[in-house]
Amino acid sequence: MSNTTPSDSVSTALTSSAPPAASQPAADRAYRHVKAGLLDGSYPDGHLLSEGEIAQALEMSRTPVREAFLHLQAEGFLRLYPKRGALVVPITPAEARSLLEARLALESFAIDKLASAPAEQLTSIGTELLEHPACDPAGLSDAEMHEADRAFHARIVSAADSPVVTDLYSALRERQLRITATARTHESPRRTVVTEQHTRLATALRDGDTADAKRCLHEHLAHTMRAIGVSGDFPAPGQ
Amino acid sequence: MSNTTPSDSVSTALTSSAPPAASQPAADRAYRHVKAGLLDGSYPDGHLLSEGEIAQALEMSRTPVREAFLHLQAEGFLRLYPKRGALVVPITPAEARSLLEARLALESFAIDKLASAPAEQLTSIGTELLEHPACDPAGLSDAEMHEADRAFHARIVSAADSPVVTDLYSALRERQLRITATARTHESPRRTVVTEQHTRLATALRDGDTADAKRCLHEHLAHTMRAIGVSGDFPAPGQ
DNA sequence: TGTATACATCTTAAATACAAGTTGGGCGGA
DNA sequence: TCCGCCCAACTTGTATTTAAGATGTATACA
Repeated sequence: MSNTTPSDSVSTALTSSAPPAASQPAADRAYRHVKAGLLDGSYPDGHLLSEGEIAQALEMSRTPVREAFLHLQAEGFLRLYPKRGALVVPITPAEARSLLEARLALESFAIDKLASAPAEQLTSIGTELLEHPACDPAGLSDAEMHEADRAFHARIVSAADSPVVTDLYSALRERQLRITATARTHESPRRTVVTEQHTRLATALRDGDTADAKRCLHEHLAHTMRAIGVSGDFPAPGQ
Repeated sequence: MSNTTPSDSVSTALTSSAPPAASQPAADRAYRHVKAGLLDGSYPDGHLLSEGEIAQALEMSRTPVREAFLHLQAEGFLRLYPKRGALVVPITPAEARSLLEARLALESFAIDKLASAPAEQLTSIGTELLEHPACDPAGLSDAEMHEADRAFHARIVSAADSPVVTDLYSALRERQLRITATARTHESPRRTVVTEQHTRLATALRDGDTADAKRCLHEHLAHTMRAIGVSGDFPAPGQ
């Protein structure tokens, strides 16, 4: 877990180093390059990529590329086959569904934990979320709305103040990017529905009705599931 | 996530032959060696280990050791500091607690999902669990009891048939090994309590009372938390 | 005595080189 | 035409080498 981007930009700003670029570690560049390709669809499902191929494109040796592959495998994006290559993990409907189920598990837990927090904390979080762009996305581009949605849900989880859960959750959201990138959940007219669901969820939290918040969350994720064309139902909220 | 042992053949035409694995890959040996040392306490919290050190001990080059370090970092065991070394992540009480919270989140979800399954499936799982060694540990060594406990809980999660959740969960259990290795939760007289809790949980599942199963689970994990000396309470079960 | 600086010695980062396994296509024979 | 074999071209796995950053210590100086 820990950080997906181990490169904290500590050193860059102050010292105007002579070489203008290339200060980034090569392993990092490789990681971001491949991941970007994964997310924007340059490397489609089932594609087999090789270390040498990427190394050549980025003009570096295979060593940092291998490092990046390992990282991406750990995150569930790639599957490495010895002496064969790195398979871009195909996203099956079952996997997409399972991913959303995992999100439901973690976000529900976060709400449960918040339920036993002082009432004023719930109010505070709820109020904060009501002012979040994900509840009032006027003027946001699709990409911005996408990011707002991510931040909205991440905030709920982080409010539970459980580092391990937060780590697991952020890894999940990254994986989901590959799915939602093609689902266009955040373009109108879907956007109206999503925004309303966010608002209802935040309101329930503010008012301390965590059971209702969990119902809203369940409905929200079920809606997402339908939007990306996955059939079947979620497990009922644990209540 | 995916699997720690990439030897499993999951899908597609890639799998084909099962490699006879004449000699274990060096990277694998390095991974297991370091992990074993981590779990049995050879490398204590906060210890800083280096690639060269391990490579020399195992008589291999640093390359596979680096690979193992990366893997262990992804699992949360190590934290890599550039040009410094690999820090054995210290387990704070807060982290231990968070780990158990994450387990609670995922196992509770599994039970929720089972709740919407056909009744006979619940009965089947419950009956299977009642016959599990974790409910009748006579003649088991401490280590075997430890493993039985792991398998018992893993079975609950896997029954939910949600691959992503299962993956997340198995990663968590591995991390918890480092904690419980020193907690001796499975030695008598703790063992009697733990066994009873397992039995009650399995019985509740068999009888289709998932709400009660979740209560048992909550109590069980809270007991573990106390056993390893972590204070504070869990969030109430979501009900 | 206290502080700053130079250096010796750690460490990892990345490039390169070499070894070994897998695949698929071409070729020959039935 | 079809089947089996062999080889060439990929691929990754591991080792070795080179470079560069970080640290701690010893020493010079105030």
